[in-house]
Amino acid sequence: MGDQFSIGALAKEVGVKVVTIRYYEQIGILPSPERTEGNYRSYNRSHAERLRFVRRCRELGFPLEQIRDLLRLSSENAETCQDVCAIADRHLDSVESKLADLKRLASELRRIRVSCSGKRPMAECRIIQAISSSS
Amino acid sequence: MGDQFSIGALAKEVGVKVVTIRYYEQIGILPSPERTEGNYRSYNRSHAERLRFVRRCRELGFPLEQIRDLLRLSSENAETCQDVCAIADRHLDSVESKLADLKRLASELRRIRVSCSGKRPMAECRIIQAISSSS
DNA sequence: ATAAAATCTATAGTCACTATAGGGTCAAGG
DNA sequence: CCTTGACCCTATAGTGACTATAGATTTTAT
Repeated sequence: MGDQFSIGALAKEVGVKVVTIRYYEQIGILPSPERTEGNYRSYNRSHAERLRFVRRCRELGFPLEQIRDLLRLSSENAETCQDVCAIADRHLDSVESKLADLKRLASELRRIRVSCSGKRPMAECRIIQAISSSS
Repeated sequence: MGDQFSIGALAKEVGVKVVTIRYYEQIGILPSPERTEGNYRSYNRSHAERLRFVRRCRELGFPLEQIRDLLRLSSENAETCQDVCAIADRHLDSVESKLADLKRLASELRRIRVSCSGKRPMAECRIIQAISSSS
């Protein structure tokens, strides 16, 4: 692999699917790369870096809109990084809130699940009863 | 409210939005109710019960496909409720797995977040650095 | 009688992809 | 030179569970 590579090579190197890379280009997360004579996309190391950043953000659960902002901010050389931290705060809040919801949900589901053996006749199934009667 | 009521009344009573009720009817989760002379949907208590069951399942995070199965099973009077329990098991597994993922994610985000004060120049932002350098 | 609220249908948008169809390009082997 | 297969291209539709919008009709309240 030289200093220009195909979409497949980029995908493999960064660990993002080919279709996803095209999708990111379409919605403006990644810039349109140059094309070869045969109209193939041709990428370089800076594309790979940017895509790696995006992939990492996605692994951290950032929505693409926030990733767009992070990309912009990180290239702007501002005096402080408070805007970046604000985005991280916002995302962390949303994750903590989802986590709390999911914990409640899991514990309620566990409670309901253990209440039934699976060997009752349907009319006595504790799971169905729990769903039917609560709140 | 007598023994027949409008979609708005049903929505209010059960706590599900009007548009959602129509959507559930469209995809076959709820049966098509009778219509009034003016073509308005007319519901009764059995519709309300079924909808409450669906709402409760949704609160518990069951996907609509599984809710479809739960509705069918619960009306079939089978000898055992093992199929119901199997669905609950499957859903609980998926919730536990999401919960584990989200816990990992939250702790990584917290770690990254506290590493930066928000007062550094952008080039030194620990958050950007963390995203850029890891894995 | 009229105005406001509720209802109707149909269609498009959300998020972040994934899948499909129907092609074009390129490197290797026979 | 030809073909096979891997790779690439575009455009469009589908996913889940709704939400939003537009435009028409019906009912309810004043």
